Parts: sequence; structure tokens; C-alpha cells
Amino acid sequence: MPRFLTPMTVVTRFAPSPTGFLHIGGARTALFNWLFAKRHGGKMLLRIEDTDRERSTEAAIQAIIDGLSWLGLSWDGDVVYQFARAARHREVAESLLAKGRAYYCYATPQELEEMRETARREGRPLRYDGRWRDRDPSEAPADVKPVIRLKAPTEGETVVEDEVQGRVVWQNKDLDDLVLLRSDGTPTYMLAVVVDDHDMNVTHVIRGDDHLTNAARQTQIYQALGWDVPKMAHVPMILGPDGAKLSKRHGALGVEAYRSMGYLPVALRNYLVRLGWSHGDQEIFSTQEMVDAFDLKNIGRSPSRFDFAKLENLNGHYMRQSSDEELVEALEQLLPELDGDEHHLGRTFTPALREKLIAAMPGLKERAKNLVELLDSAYYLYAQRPLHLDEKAKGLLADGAARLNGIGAKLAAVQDWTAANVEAVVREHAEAIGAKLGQVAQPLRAALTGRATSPGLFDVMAVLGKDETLSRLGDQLSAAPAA
RNA sequence: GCUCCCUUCGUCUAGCGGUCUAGGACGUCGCCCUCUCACGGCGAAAACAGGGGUUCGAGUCCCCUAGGGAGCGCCA
Repeated sequence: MPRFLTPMTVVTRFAPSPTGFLHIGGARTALFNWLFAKRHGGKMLLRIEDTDRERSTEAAIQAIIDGLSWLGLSWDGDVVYQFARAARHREVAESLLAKGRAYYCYATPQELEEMRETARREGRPLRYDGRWRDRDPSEAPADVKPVIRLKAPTEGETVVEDEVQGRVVWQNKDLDDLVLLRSDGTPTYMLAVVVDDHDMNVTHVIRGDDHLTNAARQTQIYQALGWDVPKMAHVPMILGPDGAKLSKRHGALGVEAYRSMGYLPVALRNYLVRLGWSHGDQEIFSTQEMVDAFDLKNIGRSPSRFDFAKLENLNGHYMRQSSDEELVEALEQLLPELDGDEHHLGRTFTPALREKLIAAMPGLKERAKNLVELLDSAYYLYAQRPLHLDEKAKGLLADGAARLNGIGAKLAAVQDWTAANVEAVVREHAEAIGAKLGQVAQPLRAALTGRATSPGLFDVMAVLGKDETLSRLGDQLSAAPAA
């Protein structure tokens, strides 16, 4: 049946190895796979590559799943655990053996190490020399358990038509006979990926370009098996801010770290999608817009650096865009993740505080770049009297307390405590003493919030309420030396 | 060492041979708004790694050099 009558369903997969957290590069790879699948009405599968039994951990699997969930990247069907498919992998390796496309190799690890060492010393390529490729099995040492190696072509070339990198060509003489099955009968990554991608009907392999060389070797396995090679797209890596490889030491954080730093998933997605991919001059993408616009063609081929400043900017944008309720909700969810609890907020907000937060949120969200800052900037809402003033606030008050003389009584006379009404009183007071509004507003802000910056002063007073405002004012003025 | 990939403002990028005196965004700086800080508005500085070709014409194509990156495991 012609292909155009049976449109191929796009199937992508995200295939992390559970040896650590979901780092930022992996998160972007997952995002790209997810977007591509969504764009084409296909599916994204999740496969955990846990064939390295030594290094795979349950905690890492959980971290990956949590990270994807937090980012809002859902996968289709059940999670596939690669190790569980070992029998199938072995079967495929043996079928290759039967077809004469693979062979037993009895070289020991020590032997291999010597081989590499010699090659290194003599400046030759570090490749397996094929010493068991055509050797008669009767020569096999009885005490060595063999591995199965692919009998790779020695002439001609292997070509990968990459959706991002273009046509990439290797000379077969440069590629050696890779191990398919270890001596303990478990599959290597190289074999497992090919078999799993094939069995899972994966149509598009989108992954980091650290796999580009692997793509050539995997192509050889596909060819030996007589299977179709899926389309491949190798996306450039994300480097640290200094251009160096992202390592544990700088920048290589798990996505949960970004959550703890107060970034919104929607902002991280937007930041990540523009790292390596572009759509003309567009910078801001709703999730739907990303899905509609995403393609492989516009993924660049050069590596990019991670830039916190831009992430912050985007995060600020999405915070301003969020509803007040959503932000209070997000703050509450962040509470358990903050180190220490310097403000004794506990793990949830009291109903009264929640109400104040929502009321003050329009002014607060304009001023914060992440949720941690947002919570901190709301200090004046949950601070206990008497307020602890920071250095700048102390300075403002020391300088301007005198200009506040008498303002308490005027404010106490306000009947209907609204932002507009208190503003009128404060302006009047400033005028009466011959001061500019700022000269009164700043010390007042210091007294009421403990900080030199805050949302608009009259909004602050309105949210605080008359009693609390007057009490805080009284605390600071009575504590200050008489002017 | 060998193989492969990459190289436009500080950063992310637009550019798909002429419309490029190279555009946008973040960041930086200045001005405006203003009770502070933000937000918002306006404006500025800021890049085609270097060298050879090809072409009437090159940021765009080819080659070399330099600089980055990846891989070369019975890790994934």
C-alpha cells in the first residue's frame, strides 16, 4: 500500500539513563521530542536506559519522572525499562551470529586495554583490531567467556542523513567491530537502542549530538539486521555560561534545582525551546504556539550557552502574566523546598496571609523575577511586629523620621481606609510640612515594610489595614530618638 | 593521536548569493514615567574568527588555518 494512504504516525522517544538527575540538556531533549510528537499528532515514549546495572538507581528514575512531570512533558504509554528487554536483545544478537553478521570475540579486557595502550603510544587510532573476526572457533580459549561483536563492513562508507546535521559520512575503515552482547550475556547500549527503537516503532530519534558518532555505528547494526533506520536529529549540546562543557561543578543542575530557585515550568520551557531552535524573531511562545511552530529544520547546529539572565527575564514575564491566585499557589508549593524557614512560615499559608498575598500580588509580581524573590518581597505581609529594618530602611528612617511627626494622628482620622484616601492624607501632610512626597513616602515605607523598596506605598497601606499600619508606624517612631 | 560536528553583537539568535550602511531578544548604558524598586516607553554602544578561492556580486558556496565541542569502553 502506498505510503500516502497510510500516513506514518510520528513516534519519538526520550531515553535517559538513570544515573543522575534530569539535567538541563536532557530536559531540552525531552522538550524537543515532546514538541515534535505533538506537532505531528504522534507519540512520545519514555524509555529508561538502565542496562548499566552498576550505576542505575531508583532515585534517579524518580528524579527523571518528577522532572518531566514538573515541566509538563507527558509521555505516551507505559515507561519502558530497557533492562527488562535483555532477553530480546540477546535473541537479536544471536540472530546476527547465525546470519554471519556477528562473531564471538575472546579478547580479554586486559588484552583490549593493551591494544589501546599500544595504539595510543604509536599514535594510531584507538580501535579494536578484529583479531577474532575471522578466527576459527576451535581456537577459542576454554576459560574466556566471549562477547559478541558486530562484523562491520570494512570498506565503503556509512552515511547518516541527519535532520539537523545534514549528510554525515564515515569511512567504514574508521569504524571498528563494536560489542553487541557482553560476556555475561547482557546487551550493550548500542544494541539495545537499535532493537528497542525498532521494536517500539520509533520513527524519529531526537537526541544530543554526543550521539552523532553512535548514529553511524547504530546504522551499521540496522543494516546488518535489514531494518529501516529511523530518521535522526542530533541537536547540539548546551554549554555552561563560560562556554565549557556543562559539568557538575558549574551549571549542571537537575531541573528540580530550577524549581527550587523559583522558576516557572512555562518559563523554563520557553527558555529551553529558544536554546538551539528559532522561529524568526519570536521570543515568547505559549505552549500551543511552540507545538504549532516547532520543526527540526530550524534547529541550529552550533552549541549554545546557558544564560541565567535571560531565563530570569522570561520568568519575570510569565510571573507578571500569571494570575494572583496561581502565584500564591506556586509560592505555597515552593515553601517545603526552601532551605530553612527564616520567616517561620511553615509549610502552608494561613488563610489571613493568603488573602493578603492575593491582595498585594498585583504590586508584588511586577517586581520579582522568580518565586523566591517574590516571597521575600512579600516580607512586610508576614513580618511580626516590631519589624526588623534592613540597613537601607534604617537609613531612610533615621534621615526622615522627623517628617513623619504628626502623620499618625492624621491617618488615624481616616474613616474609609482605601489606597486613594490614605494617599490624599499623605500628600496633604507632605505639602503641609513643605516636603516632597518622596521625602515622606520613603521613611514611611521603611517604617511599614522594613525595606527601602516595595510595591506602591498606598497599596501597601491598604493591604496592611489601618490598625497594622498605625501600629507599625508607632513602633518605629517611639523607638526612634525624639527629633 | 584518529573520526565527526561547530564558529554572526557579552549571551540566545534572524539571515537560506544581491533587499545587510547585518534585524530581534536578554544583558549593559542613557533619557522619560515616578513615593522606592520594578513594569512600561524612547534611545545608544555592541557581531559576520582569520586567510584564500568561486561569482558581476559572499554573512550566505568551496578550501585551508585557528579556536571550541563530541566520540574513539564488555558506560549510556
